[in-house]
Amino acid sequence: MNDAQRGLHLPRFLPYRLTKLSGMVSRNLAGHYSAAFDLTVPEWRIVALLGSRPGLTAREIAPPASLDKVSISRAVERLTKSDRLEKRILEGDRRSAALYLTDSGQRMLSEITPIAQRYEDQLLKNFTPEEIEQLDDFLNRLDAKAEALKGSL
Amino acid sequence: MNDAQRGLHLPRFLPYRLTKLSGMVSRNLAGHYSAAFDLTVPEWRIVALLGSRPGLTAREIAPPASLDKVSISRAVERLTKSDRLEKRILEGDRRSAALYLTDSGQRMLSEITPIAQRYEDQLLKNFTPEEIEQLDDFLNRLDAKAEALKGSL
DNA sequence: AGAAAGTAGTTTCATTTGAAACTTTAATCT
DNA sequence: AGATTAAAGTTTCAAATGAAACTACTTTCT
Repeated sequence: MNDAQRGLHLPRFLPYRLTKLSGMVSRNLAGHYSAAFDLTVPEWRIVALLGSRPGLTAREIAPPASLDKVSISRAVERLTKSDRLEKRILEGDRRSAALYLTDSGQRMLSEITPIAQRYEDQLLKNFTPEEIEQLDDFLNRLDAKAEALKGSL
Repeated sequence: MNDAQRGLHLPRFLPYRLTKLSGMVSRNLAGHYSAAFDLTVPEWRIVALLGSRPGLTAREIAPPASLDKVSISRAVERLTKSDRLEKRILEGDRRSAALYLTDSGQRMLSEITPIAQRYEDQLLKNFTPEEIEQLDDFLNRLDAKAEALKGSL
């Protein structure tokens, strides 16, 4: 009896494993910051991005954060209301606004960053530097391949 | 200026990369079966599991499918209504039921399995067997570590 | 210039999700 | 046995999500 007849072995099926792992990791990490800072995942990504690339607009944030414009709009609204983030309407195009962390946002980021780093470090604690490099390469290749397979229905 | 002050580099942050990858892969794969068979992810997992382990109860499905009982209840209801799955109340305990694929469910599984396999194969097309083994090991270790870190808030 | 088409971001609405409460049956305690 | 506690699934309710419609502004076309 082959796989097609018996069904496939779920616990070894790559998409299942990736979903399960990413879910655990996200919930874990969220447990570290969402309670303490009241941040959602999209909000955290936006803050992290603006930390290294201040002044991005909502549209520019979408690709590097892998977020759609609805999520961004909502996240930005909450972050603005909680005074983590400031919007500056662009002179050249009044539809969009450059986004900047406020001092409070900066402070929050510098508190969360080490927590996030520490969590990542713990995940990779028993990986050698060579293995980390290897993993990095694997993830890049899988990402590129998944991207390439997008259209092929 | 260190990472904590500048923020961390999102595109290289492991949790972000895992979420992004798993999201792409899931959407991709769902595109291959959800349209054709009207299956959600929980439904697909349950069908796949029952293919190799017929007669499981809802409770027994939860851990190996990484699903909560609410998702299972809803998925089972839909699968039963669409005649993919049959519930047999347990003699010994009338609260729960053993679940079995119907002939129609079996047929569906044997149609989807090769599609899922093919997608996984394509993802891993340019991985050597050694690399696949390596990746397998990495995922196991990350999974175990993430599991272990669950409590440590 | 004025009309038509396009873009940035927001809002609406319908669906998905999950935690908590609930129902039914089973096991344990007195 | 009768009462209490626990377990399997289901239902309810509120929050999260995302596609589609919408608003405000900008660019392109004639």
